[in-house]
Amino acid sequence: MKLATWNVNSLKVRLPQVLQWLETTPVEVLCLQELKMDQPVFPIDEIEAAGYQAVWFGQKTYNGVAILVRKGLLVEDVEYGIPGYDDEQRRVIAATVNGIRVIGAYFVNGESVDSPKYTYKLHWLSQLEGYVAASLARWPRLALLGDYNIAPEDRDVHDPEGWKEQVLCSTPERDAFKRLIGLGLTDSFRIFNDEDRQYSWWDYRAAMFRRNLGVRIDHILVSDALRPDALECVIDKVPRKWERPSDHTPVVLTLAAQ
DNA sequence: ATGGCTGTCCCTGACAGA
Repeated sequence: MKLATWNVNSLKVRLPQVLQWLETTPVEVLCLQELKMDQPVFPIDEIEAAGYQAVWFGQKTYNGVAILVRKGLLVEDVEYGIPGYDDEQRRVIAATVNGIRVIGAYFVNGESVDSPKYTYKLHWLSQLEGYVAASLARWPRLALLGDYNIAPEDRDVHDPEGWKEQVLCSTPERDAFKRLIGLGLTDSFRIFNDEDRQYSWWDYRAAMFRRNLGVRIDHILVSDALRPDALECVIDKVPRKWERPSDHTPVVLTLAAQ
């Protein structure tokens, strides 16, 4: 069973690429972020025609998340947003797929450490932490996938000195990431890959992708109960090379579990 | 190189992304 995450930066623009990618990489679960589309216009017909079911939490212009699941798999207990947290921004969706709790999240960017958006980011992270803790208690086999907008370590950044204590890399953000790990989660990519210069996002500008100057901010965390099933986690750079790409590229986790 | 690029909206420039 494969689980993947991809910030598509507009599903309207990227739908053909999502469908093309699924043809060659028919994952069982695909979490999407930054749909940038309102709830009613989600392209469910095209997605169903491609052999997938979906749940989504859309929003006009910004944010928006979805979980695509191959037809035939059991989808249960869908949650939209973080229960009890009245957040106007639609960033979280969760569902249980064949017994595995899948949380797809588009973490707050934060803009810069002196921005009100950064304050919101830290608050949002504390809300997410509580939600993940409660989810783990109910569903021990859990994966948290998404665009974290956090580079966990200096080796996840092309220019650690330039990014030092900047947004995505600041100590409070990295501490929040570590608190998620402390709940009993593991960064699945680092189980299998110890290399530096492994990125999931590259700025559109200044040929950053061609020069491999990026950051690793898209992650798949697996719970202690799920971790023994993890077989592989890879960053698929192929869609980033396509015409008119998202600035993020997919991350794919392979599980032994059905 | 403090700029560069991309997407959305009703707006042809501003905002947001990371």
